[in-house]
Amino acid sequence: MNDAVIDILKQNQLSVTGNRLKILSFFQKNSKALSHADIEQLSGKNFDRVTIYRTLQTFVEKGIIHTIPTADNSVMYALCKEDCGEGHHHDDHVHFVCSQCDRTICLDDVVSPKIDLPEGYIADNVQVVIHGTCKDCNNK
Amino acid sequence: MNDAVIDILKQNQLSVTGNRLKILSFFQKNSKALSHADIEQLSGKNFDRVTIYRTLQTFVEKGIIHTIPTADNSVMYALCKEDCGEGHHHDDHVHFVCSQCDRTICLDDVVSPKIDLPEGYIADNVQVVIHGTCKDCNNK
DNA sequence: GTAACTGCAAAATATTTGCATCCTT
DNA sequence: AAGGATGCAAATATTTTGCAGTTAC
Repeated sequence: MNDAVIDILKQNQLSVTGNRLKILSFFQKNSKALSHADIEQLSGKNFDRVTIYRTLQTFVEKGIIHTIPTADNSVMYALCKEDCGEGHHHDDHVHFVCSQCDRTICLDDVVSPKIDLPEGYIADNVQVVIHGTCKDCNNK
Repeated sequence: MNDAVIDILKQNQLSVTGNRLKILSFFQKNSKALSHADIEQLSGKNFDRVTIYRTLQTFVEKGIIHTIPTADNSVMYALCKEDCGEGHHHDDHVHFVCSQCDRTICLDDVVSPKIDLPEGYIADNVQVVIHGTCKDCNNK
């Protein structure tokens, strides 16, 4: 099951290290976006803060993960879909933040809407963040 | 012309101080969102960082300004429309970030779209951030 | 063996808190 | 006069940088 993760690293010309494998697997196991602090927690504080910063930055540059806009100052990261790559992200899908369980979830299947802008404005990409109650919390 | 600004403070039961008047007028004069650092610059470094933090926080709580989601970790603030108040923000309008001039602009008149969510999800509010080229930069 | 990755130390930056003083009402 | 607002000092948290040792290839 590590194979998929190893493949991702190799495809991006990154050395396969224990650290990177673990961080990537955190993203795969959790169906939600993770912050720097989340990863620190998940690791049991076993790897360096600096390494986490650098790993996340590398992953973003390679298009393996993407950042998610948040209204507070917290930076969240989530796995990109397959068709993202170095230099070109296609992360303009909808993000959902649940106010009950506080998870940030990528709704990869919900396409960002087309929006009519005022005269003169040209849109490159549209990011949508929806706050509300997620499926799991509604069923409780 | 300070009258409008003074009114806003009084309506929110806040003391009218020079500091607050200046910070509020920065928002009114600039047709764009401001960060903590922007305000520090605009003030000519004449008021304390801490005061800026506390003033912005107070304004957000009172519904005078709102934060804008950004993909990096920078926190941006912009004036709310009149119908925002303590506890209830209506800041679910579209925000536009120009990749040329780097301004973040509230498009108050562009309504957030209705988005079809998967079964089980309930949306409270929808925030949209569009990256692209703004009117001014397109006309150059 | 070499280039890339990691961890430690330390610097730089950002944010929060406590408290004494000053200003608004 | 009283409560709120400010500024300073300091504590805390976050992010970046440099460098030496280690690891992947």
